[in-house]
Amino acid sequence: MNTYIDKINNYLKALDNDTLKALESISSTKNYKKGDLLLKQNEVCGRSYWVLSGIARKYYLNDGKEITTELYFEDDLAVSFESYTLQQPSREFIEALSDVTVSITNYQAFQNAKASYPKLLILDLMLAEYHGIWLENRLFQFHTMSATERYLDILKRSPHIIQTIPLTIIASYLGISLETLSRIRAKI
Amino acid sequence: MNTYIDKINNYLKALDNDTLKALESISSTKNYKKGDLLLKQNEVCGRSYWVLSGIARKYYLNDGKEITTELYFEDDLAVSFESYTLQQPSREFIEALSDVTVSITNYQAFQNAKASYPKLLILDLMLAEYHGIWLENRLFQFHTMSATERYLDILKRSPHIIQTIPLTIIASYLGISLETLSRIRAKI
DNA sequence: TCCATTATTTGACCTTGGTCAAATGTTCTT
DNA sequence: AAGAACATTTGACCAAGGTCAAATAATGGA
Repeated sequence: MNTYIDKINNYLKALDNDTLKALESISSTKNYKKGDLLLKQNEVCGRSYWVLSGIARKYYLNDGKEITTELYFEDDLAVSFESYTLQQPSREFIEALSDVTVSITNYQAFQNAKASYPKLLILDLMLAEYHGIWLENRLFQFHTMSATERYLDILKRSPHIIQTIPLTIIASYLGISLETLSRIRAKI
Repeated sequence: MNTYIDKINNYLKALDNDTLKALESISSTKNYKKGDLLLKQNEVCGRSYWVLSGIARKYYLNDGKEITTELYFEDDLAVSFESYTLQQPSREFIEALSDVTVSITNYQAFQNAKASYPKLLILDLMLAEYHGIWLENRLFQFHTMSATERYLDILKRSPHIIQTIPLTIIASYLGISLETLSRIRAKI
């Protein structure tokens, strides 16, 4: 299941020194505290966040309710994809669910670097492809699985999510109400 | 709404002659008849299909039922994304819904061409980004809109879909049963 | 044109999951 | 340790959409 992420990591490891240096030179490490917003709605997502430690999530508001669209753990890349890609205001927030440390890369600096270091362009493509595949699978799950099945799937595939994240957030990530999730948990 | 597609088209138009020639040299035109399968489940999606005329769709089977995941019209690029990207067996079919003419590009030939013509790499990235954005919006719709709202949205945004495609297919594309779609249509 | 086939509609009933409200548990402060 | 604030569970009821079955269109051949 992680094959493509592995491929990207291998690609990163195999990058030549110059390219890696260029990438490092436009990145910087930063800490956020639990509850901090790395990106707010209506801001343009002008940087990508590579999670070094901690947990974060992306969500939007739908008549007052927070709908979680993605959860980020170590080595995940947090970005509001449409906002980042088109450099237009984001409908999503990115929030630290614990204290987190991230490596931040500026969008424009990365665009510039891609021109000089073509391997970064390939990396960019790989990340976009990975995200597309991830999205297709998420869509597939919503089409083919019931709420219970989706919960069991996450429980099997990513138990750390269930253990570390409040149920309200998990419920919205699964696309169900908090009460329904609680009832699903009540029976096995 | 079409801004990114426009951007891609402009990019294509602005491609230098050498790159365009290279792209043409690895592409060929082909006709399919209504009902033909351009890609079958379990096949590796080894080529991309640029629709020149006609209509096609992508779908998979979920306990015997066909779930339509994408509809293709003129100037759309038909591809089973995960299968194409990872060159692994597809869970989806691609089917001609009318007689269609497509421009076919071989996966491996395109990969090779990207090495010689870096602008094709940028094109590849743009297509992946476009697909990702499209997927995010589709997911957003499923999360925030009722069946009726999704139908009205498609009716407003893409009336040609409603006019030309059988309701069974539209229903599965909207993620609802044929009967529910029929009832939605009954009341305005 | 007439039949066979396929599309669409309609009815009756059921299931999943949502909503509102209240009851418990937990945690973090001070 | 006592609250305040938040997290989770439970109950009662509701609504959207699904399923199964049958009735009507609509369409393409021979």
